[in-house]
Amino acid sequence: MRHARLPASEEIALEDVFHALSDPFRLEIVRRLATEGEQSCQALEGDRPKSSVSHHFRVLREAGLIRTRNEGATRMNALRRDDIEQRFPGLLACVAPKPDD
Amino acid sequence: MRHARLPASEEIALEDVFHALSDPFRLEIVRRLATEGEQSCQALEGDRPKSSVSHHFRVLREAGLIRTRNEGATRMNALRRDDIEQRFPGLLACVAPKPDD
DNA sequence: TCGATAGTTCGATATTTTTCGAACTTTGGC
DNA sequence: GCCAAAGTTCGAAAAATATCGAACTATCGA
Repeated sequence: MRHARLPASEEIALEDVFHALSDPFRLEIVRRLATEGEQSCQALEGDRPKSSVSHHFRVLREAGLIRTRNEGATRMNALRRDDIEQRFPGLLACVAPKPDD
Repeated sequence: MRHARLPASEEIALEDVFHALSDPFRLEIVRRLATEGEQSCQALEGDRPKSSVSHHFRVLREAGLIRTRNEGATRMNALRRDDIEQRFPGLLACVAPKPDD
């Protein structure tokens, strides 16, 4: 499996972040990762086909919002909270509550 | 997105704001309104035709980011700083410095 | 090794946005 | 009243995104 492209923290572009978050499904994914922590793609797919879900996770990944790691046959997605906070302080707070809020 | 209406502060939708800000030209408009205050459309058009500029101002207006008032034959656009801050505290700080920063 | 599970990639189509010119509206000045 | 300036609206064409099925890859367990 090829390595998904992951921008470094300082490469994260605000336009890309905004575009990624302008879709309701993607915004919801980010919120759930924020409140519930790491999740598989499957755990967050609604009734969409896998290819659509995969597409949206890719947009989030390439925008720099999430990181994906393999865990056996499944891929776990996590919000890049610290990287985003460092690059755009306060942005995540507008979008997603912290788990302990 | 419909006709040139101005959403009330509490009607501003995060998705719409993100979409509006995901375009580089619109992001630049918002930044300039933030730093330089109220501006006419003309003052911020690059070398684009008027209809394109008008379109982008409309997207910003309908998303709730700017307010437009007539001043003679020209229309002055202002960032709805307080409304946005009230609805999504901290968001504008990620995007646009305050004039006195 | 076979089958099932979890995702990715590809290709085609559908939908949404963007772009631009032309016609139109409104306002101010002469 | 007429003209120019500043925007808006409309319509069509171009570009970007989203959607979905099908084929593919990788991992785990029996």
